Amino acid sequence: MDLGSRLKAAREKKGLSQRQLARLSGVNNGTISLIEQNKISPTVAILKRLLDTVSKSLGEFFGDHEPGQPERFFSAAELPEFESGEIVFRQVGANIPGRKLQILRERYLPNGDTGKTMLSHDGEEGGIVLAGEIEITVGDEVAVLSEGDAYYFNSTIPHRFRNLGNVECEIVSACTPPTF
Amino acid sequence: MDLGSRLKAAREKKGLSQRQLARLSGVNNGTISLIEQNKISPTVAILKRLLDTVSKSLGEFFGDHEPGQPERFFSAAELPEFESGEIVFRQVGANIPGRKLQILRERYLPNGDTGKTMLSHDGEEGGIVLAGEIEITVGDEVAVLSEGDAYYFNSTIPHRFRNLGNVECEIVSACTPPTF
DNA sequence: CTCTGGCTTTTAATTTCTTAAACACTACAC
DNA sequence: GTGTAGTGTTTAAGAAATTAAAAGCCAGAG
Repeated sequence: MDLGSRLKAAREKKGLSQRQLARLSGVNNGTISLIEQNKISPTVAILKRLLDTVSKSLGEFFGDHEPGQPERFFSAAELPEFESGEIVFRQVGANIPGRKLQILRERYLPNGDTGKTMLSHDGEEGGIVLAGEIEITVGDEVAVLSEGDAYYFNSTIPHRFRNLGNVECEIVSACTPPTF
Repeated sequence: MDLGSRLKAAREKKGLSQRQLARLSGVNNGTISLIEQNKISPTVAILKRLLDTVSKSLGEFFGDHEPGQPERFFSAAELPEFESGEIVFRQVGANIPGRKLQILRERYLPNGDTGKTMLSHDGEEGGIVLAGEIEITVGDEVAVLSEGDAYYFNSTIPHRFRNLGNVECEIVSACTPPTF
């Protein structure tokens, strides 16, 4: 997985030598050398001390590496349309492997409902209402949003979307990481 | 940093016991126990084997930062409107600390342009065109998208948005992590 | 009650990483 | 040439993580 080169890149980006990084982080310079050569696998504790002093989080450090090069444009017809009960949606970049973002254009028909059992999953999500009205329940909060309104919440909190009106409701939503 | 609880959560989410995870990953079950109790700091190599078998990347694992509890609804009037040249946009949840997602509703007036110097930053972004037409340049690819079309690309690749038409173009976009 | 089978935790032995110091190399000053 | 200061690499001793096996615990079956 070449963790060594990544650490080296991070270190050099900060303009530090192995010894300077060693002094600042309190980690031995020999250890840094061995890690950069992929001769040993550092402890998470050690790696954290190193990344702290080059001001990178573990998340960034490991997140950067799974880049893939998703890069694409999609015509409207290319966006596959899914249907689930009274909800119809199109997903952007559904087949991009390793993507971090899920973007949906959703249409809730009258009575469209994500279901009585609340949804709950890792990550965060948000969106904007483009037309119609939608009732959103998040935890113990309930709100009815209309055109132009927006929401943003932690997806681990149980949530539910319901179209109580008699006109279609359209939403563009995004969440990270993708749920499907 | 409570790496232990996070591993435990990931394991239980997969419905595995310590022993099952041990067998599948090839890591000793005692080690798993000690890690979950934060009694030792695992080697990155070991942690990777564990996360691989619960289908989590190191990036996701460390990226799932402190939960924070962003949870809010925003009325249309509450979304602050920014302006930058011929581009006007509203951001969802601009003031939520530590959020991972940036969602924008953007309006490009005729000649609206992100500028001659291409943009480039960490992360990924995508969006859907709601009205009008927009020219998007990503790396050496150029495309003109109309209503209903969409895009998704790695934000590290230099990119530019331009409204060449004479009608306003409206887009909802999302990117992770936020750029401002 | 007792046994079985599942779980997590703990212990001793082994392996591995981490440290400190020495090594080798380059560049610059005097 | 020689000394000094910088770089990254390598080595033996010590510290810490990993392993394998044993010890507890709890729930259910007989």
